[in-house]
Amino acid sequence: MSDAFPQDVSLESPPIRQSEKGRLTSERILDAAEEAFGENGFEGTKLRDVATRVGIRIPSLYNHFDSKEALYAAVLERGIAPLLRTLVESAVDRGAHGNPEDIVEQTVELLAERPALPRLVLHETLDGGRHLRQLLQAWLGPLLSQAEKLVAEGPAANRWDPDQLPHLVLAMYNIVVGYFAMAPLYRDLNGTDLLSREALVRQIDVLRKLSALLFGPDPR
Amino acid sequence: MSDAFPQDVSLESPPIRQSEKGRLTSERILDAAEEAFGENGFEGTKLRDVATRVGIRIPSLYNHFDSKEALYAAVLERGIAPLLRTLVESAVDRGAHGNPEDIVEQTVELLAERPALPRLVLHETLDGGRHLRQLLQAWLGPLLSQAEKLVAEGPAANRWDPDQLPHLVLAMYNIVVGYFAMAPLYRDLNGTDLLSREALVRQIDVLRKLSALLFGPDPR
Amino acid sequence: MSDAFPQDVSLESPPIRQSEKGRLTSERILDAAEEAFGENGFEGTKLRDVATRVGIRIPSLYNHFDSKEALYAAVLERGIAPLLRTLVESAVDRGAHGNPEDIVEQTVELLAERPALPRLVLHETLDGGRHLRQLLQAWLGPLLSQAEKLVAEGPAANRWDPDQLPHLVLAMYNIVVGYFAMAPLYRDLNGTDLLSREALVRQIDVLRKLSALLFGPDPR
Amino acid sequence: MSDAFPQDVSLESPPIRQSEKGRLTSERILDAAEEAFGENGFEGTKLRDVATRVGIRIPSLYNHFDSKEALYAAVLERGIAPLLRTLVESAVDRGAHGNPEDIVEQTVELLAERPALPRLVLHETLDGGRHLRQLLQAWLGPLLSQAEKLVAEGPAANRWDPDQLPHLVLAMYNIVVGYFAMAPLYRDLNGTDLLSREALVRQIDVLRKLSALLFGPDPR
DNA sequence: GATGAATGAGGATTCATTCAT
DNA sequence: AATGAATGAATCCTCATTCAT
Repeated sequence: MSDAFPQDVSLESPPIRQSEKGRLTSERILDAAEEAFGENGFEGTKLRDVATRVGIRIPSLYNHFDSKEALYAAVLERGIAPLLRTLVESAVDRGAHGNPEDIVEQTVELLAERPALPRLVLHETLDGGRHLRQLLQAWLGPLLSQAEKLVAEGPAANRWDPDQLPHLVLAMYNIVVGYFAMAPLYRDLNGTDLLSREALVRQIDVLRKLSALLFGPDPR
Repeated sequence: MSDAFPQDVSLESPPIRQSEKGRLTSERILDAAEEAFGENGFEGTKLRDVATRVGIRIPSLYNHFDSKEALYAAVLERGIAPLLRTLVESAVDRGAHGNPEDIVEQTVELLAERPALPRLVLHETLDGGRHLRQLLQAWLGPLLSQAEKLVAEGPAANRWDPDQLPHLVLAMYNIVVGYFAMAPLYRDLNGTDLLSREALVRQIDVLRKLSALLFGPDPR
Repeated sequence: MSDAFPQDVSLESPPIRQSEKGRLTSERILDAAEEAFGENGFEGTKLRDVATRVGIRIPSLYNHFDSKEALYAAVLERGIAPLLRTLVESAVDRGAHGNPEDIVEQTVELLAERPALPRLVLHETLDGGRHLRQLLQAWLGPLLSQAEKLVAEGPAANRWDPDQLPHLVLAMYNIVVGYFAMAPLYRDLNGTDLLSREALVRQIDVLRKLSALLFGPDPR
Repeated sequence: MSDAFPQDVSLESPPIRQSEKGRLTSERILDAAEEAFGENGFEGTKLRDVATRVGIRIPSLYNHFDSKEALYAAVLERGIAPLLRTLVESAVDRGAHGNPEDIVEQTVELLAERPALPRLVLHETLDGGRHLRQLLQAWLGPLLSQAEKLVAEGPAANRWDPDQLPHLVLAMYNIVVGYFAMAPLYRDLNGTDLLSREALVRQIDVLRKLSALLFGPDPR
């Protein structure tokens, strides 16, 4: 149970898998599960669905993962941890001279490669983050404080109240993550594919402009 | 099944319930269901949970609603339709001279009164909007075209490409809705209650500033 | 889980059931379960078996008992508790002047009416008494100490070492319980039905003689 | 299935195992299985448990035994057959001048060396002796008739009705076997280890006394 | 001889739903 | 209007067994 989600989140490289063939099946399961969990969340995802996507039977899943929870944890770990690692490094390392716009763009590019992840994160968020809490704590903390520093030392320092910074960070977070969450429905309603290259470029452009407006030098 | 979600969405007032006592129970069920669905989504919500919140047994729910789907539809109908109605009216009626900032503020105030609703909407969004499609279609269309008009005729016309307008609307949408979606987790991680009056005021303030930056007259 | 086996074992009368019809089904389930658990133990008993004996479907069991464990606990409680109550009362109340032979006979008569019970107890004993522990503790303690007193104050005091008393009690226990445990197999191997009236009378007779030999006045 | 338990039970020495290394593994498997089956019975024992005790993986068991049934049969064969052989020989060979007390003592000593066996037998008894039937038939028959003879020709002849003899044998059987069955639970409830040397000596002592009382010369 | 992977069969349990009361 | 009882369908999971390596 609780073992599936260890207290200390490893932001290090994922462990090496056993045999080549075993690695492949595990990997395929993780891929399928990432998709499924991304689409339907934890509760909404049925192992039957995952197994079908992989092309195996349900019990075979248990040769690779101890439980649905453990599978979910593995998906989160594999998907989110590297993402967070990248972001945190990017944010922390580049420090105050890092360009907020670049971080946002980088994030969008990362998420665009695996759009199931932001949906997964949003599902988790709505579910109270039972499984993601530690990942988020390791993430939000640095990000928020970094954002504070960025703005406090940046050219927009005088434009925002320190109390408002968390709201700004949340806003950017929600814009970025929500964009991917909306994509399938949007396409369904509208015919427009938000995940197309052009749409992504446009989104990045908007985000750049937004970042500039929010955090850039006062245009006046 | 499909009957529960008729093609034409009534944006009119909800129908009056049967007897006085029945109406009350129905209302209490709707309240409980709104909470439950908001917290756990459609799949994640169990009728047992709803019944428990109401203080009745599961089969009694069926004296008021034909099915879980119908209950869900009723919750959406009761919760979202008035919201959309207000927004659409507000956006359309006030027309080009309507202030975008006011619409945003109004929306936040409306959602703050029933924070389960935005979570509900987000759940639906992630689930592919199976039940919300018509509502959203009736909503997004007017909103988007109205937003186009607003910007095209507004002072920020030269600042945004028409292609970027949907992205901007999505962005605002995600900021507003995501804020409420994050609230419980945020409180859990952080201790800060995003639904407190002060936080809401701050959020509205940030949104006003944002609207001004995005849509207001060029500050240069 | 743990709730199914509360710490304090009520040796009091069983609670009154709800409706008459509900009582009947619950009772029939308990009867079927007592049989099944008696025949196959906890692990070996399948809910399908119980449900079939009752003539209902498996999920219906859950309208009456929360889980297999809870059902098992209820069977033990209903079956063993009254038995223990009777025995303990009998042993304690009649005190030192109580006749050991009478207690043994009474026990056999009680068990003969519901031969699944001793088998149940033996199953539990072999399984480590996970569920019976409290019952046994409440039982063995008084019985052993009472037995000590009986013998210490009785005419056979000089015949047995105090250290040997627990062995004697165990022996009597095993004779009584084992007799019923063996019955089905014995019949199968031998054609003799140990549960027939004649056999039971003979067994009681043997037990009386045995008691006399063990605890009675020195025949020399 | 049925093949695993041939009709004619070989009371002869167990067959020699294949290779030296294989023999060792087989033996270790049998040891582990004897323990496991003794603790949990046939149904309650999982191959995973056996494999874990041996330190191998489940499929490896199948290099040594064709099925769980076959493994169980082998355990019974290896454990019970020699025991029965010894007992039967002892009972039959020594004939009427054999001392009943010695047989009982010998049995206790044999069982004390591998206390899993009596538990195994009891499990089998409760399960209807599906696998043990032939062994028991080969055993109980001689034992019973021998017992008859012993008593009929012995000094207690006038003390027992011939009809009561099976009850006496059963009683002795249940005392002896039940003692071991109770041991783990007793230790758990009581702290006293019935398998300690002292306890065993005491038990043998009690059994001797009992035998004397039951079958010995009339003390009057 | 050992084992990773796969799986059919089956087990306990949950859940939405129905129905008689 | 409320509910105890019943249930088909589906879920997660376990287990003995097989097979290729």
